[in-house]
Amino acid sequence: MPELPEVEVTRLSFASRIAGARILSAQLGKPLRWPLGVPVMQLVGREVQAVRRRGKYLLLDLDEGLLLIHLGMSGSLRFSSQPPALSVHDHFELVTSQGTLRLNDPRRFGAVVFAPAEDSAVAQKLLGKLGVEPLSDAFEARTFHAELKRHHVVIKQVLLAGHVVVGVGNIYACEVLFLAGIRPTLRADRLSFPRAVKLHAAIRHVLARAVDRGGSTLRDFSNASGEAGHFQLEAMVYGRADQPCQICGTLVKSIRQGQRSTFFCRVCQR
DNA sequence: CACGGATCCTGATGGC
DNA sequence: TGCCATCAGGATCCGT
Repeated sequence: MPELPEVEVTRLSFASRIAGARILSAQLGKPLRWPLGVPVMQLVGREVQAVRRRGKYLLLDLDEGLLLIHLGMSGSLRFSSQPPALSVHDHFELVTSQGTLRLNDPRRFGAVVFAPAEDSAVAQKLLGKLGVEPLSDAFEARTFHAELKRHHVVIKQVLLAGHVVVGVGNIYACEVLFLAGIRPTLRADRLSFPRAVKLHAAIRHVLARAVDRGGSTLRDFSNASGEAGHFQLEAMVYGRADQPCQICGTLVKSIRQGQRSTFFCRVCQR
């Protein structure tokens, strides 16, 4: 479910509230994607110092080591001082001196992994091949264009893979390509420099706007305070198959690319 | 190495 | 109403 904006919105909704908290207990429910990742007993007594984000991962910095949390397709976090009873899909819980953090994930594609340090093998296996952060200064148009030249696959797949730039999932890949006027089926290495510049700007614009709107809530996403997002209401193409393009009126087309749905306007996107 | 496809899991939805 | 097929925000793994 969650792409970069949803993960960032989640982070912003509890980072300052959990900072400085002491972990009182930790508990795992049904196995997640990497079930061996958490030595639960080692977490007790640790202090949560900060919450960072890298791509779609949340990084909880502890006084010793860090916890990597991925929300997969259906995961969401909740941080509250008075947590309700555990529900069937709560699969990880951290009780701290400042509140209880819970991961709810029906499909269990998410993950919670403990790593001794960010540069440890455990952490680098997950973070090592991630591309540049799109909202950072390190994301630069000329480098982006050069990177695209090296990939001989369709542009949408390159965005989704996250090796060039992180955080763009299925919704935002569709939206970003629409805003840039680029066909999702165009090969990445065929993009001219001016078009790469447009795409670069579109990625930054759409993701920043989505964070601002609290992310997209398609079904059940909410931030750690339980608030839903609103960006889905601004979607130009995602989920709008056979509806008129907001710009030209042509019916939005839906195709399959690598087992995922792609939505685009065949007039506005070339 | 690069690529396409299957795969993990549960729930919602739509057709018959 | 029930049953079955399809689809869903992600990312890894496996065969070619």
